Amino acid sequence: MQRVIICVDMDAFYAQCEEKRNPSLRGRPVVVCVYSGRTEESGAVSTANYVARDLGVRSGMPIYQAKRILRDHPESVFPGVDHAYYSQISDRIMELLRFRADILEQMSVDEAYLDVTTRVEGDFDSALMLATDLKETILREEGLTCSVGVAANKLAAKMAADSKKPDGLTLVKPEEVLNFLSPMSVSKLYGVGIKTEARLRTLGIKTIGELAQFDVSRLSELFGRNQAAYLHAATQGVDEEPVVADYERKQIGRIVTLKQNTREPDVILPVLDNLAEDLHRTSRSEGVRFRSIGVTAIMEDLSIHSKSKTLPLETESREEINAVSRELLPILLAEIPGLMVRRIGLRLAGLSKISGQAPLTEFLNTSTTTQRG
DNA sequence: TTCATGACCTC
DNA sequence: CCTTGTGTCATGAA
Repeated sequence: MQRVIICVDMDAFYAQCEEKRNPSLRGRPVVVCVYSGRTEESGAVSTANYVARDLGVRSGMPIYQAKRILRDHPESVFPGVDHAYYSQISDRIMELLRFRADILEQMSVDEAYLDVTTRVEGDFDSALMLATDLKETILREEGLTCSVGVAANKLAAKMAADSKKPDGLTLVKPEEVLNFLSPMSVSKLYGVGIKTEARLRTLGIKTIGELAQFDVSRLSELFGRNQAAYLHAATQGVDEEPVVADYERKQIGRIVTLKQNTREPDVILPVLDNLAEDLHRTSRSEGVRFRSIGVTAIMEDLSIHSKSKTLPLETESREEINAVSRELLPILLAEIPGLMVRRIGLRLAGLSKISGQAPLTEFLNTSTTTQRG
């Protein structure tokens, strides 16, 4: 049967959550910020609502720049991110979606794919009704809008959802997908970022349609076999990736900005200690062990350096994390003389499920239901 | 295989 | 005084 996939993407999710918490924010520029804690206003914009976007505020922009843009709009607000709050709302939304899908794959806090093939019997018009109902349900239950794409695969559904925001609903049937994609800029293609776009532009390729016409073997020489194959398939609207319900993540990482740039291990190690505590808690709650521990430093010139170590055996020990970070940090610093550290991070990889022990979340779920306590 | 780096993702 | 934070994949060297 013809696959039918729905992509649900919440609009300016963090900003909408803040508006839900405080309805007086609606209609005003809302700029959700990640404050780095160096100075009062240092940090970056996480998410801006559409009022702020229309005035030129963008994700990733320095906060001071957003404030400059909005200096003539004193009604603007700049709340710091509150992940715990957004997660609660996200969890409830995902439950609403789960009931309406054959398979639900949650991609992030604000985005999910639904494989609805069986329940719509491969029929796109029926899927469009289901998608309409989804949007209405999320709006009714949570008061939030989202943009939705319906198509034959994840890639097309994602691009359909992206094509009309906010509060969009876009159906791209298989026979329409080439016409849908071809006039779009290559930069809209999932997996094409600023670097690839620049390289394609030097080849005279601006649209997805132009990329689709480009000689595949030449593309392979220039971009490597893998990326060329992906790009070629993508331009044809072809994507075989299945919707996967319980995706297992492969690494857990945390990175923070230091109050001041420094090279002092006495300053940096306590920070790494805190990160280790955090990662250790996360790994335990997910019921995983790890075999590789890595330290990442972002220097004052924003260059990124990392050192990692793979252990002979997997472990779940926080002390092991600390021991390895104390070992790796001096080696890392020694290789980058003269530059101060701006941000420092820690990462656990080589994750494996602890057998015989359910993850904490599952434990909580099962113990709060009446069945099987 | 391990390790380091780069590109990309999204908010 | 200056831009956050998290995770995946690909590639090339060792």
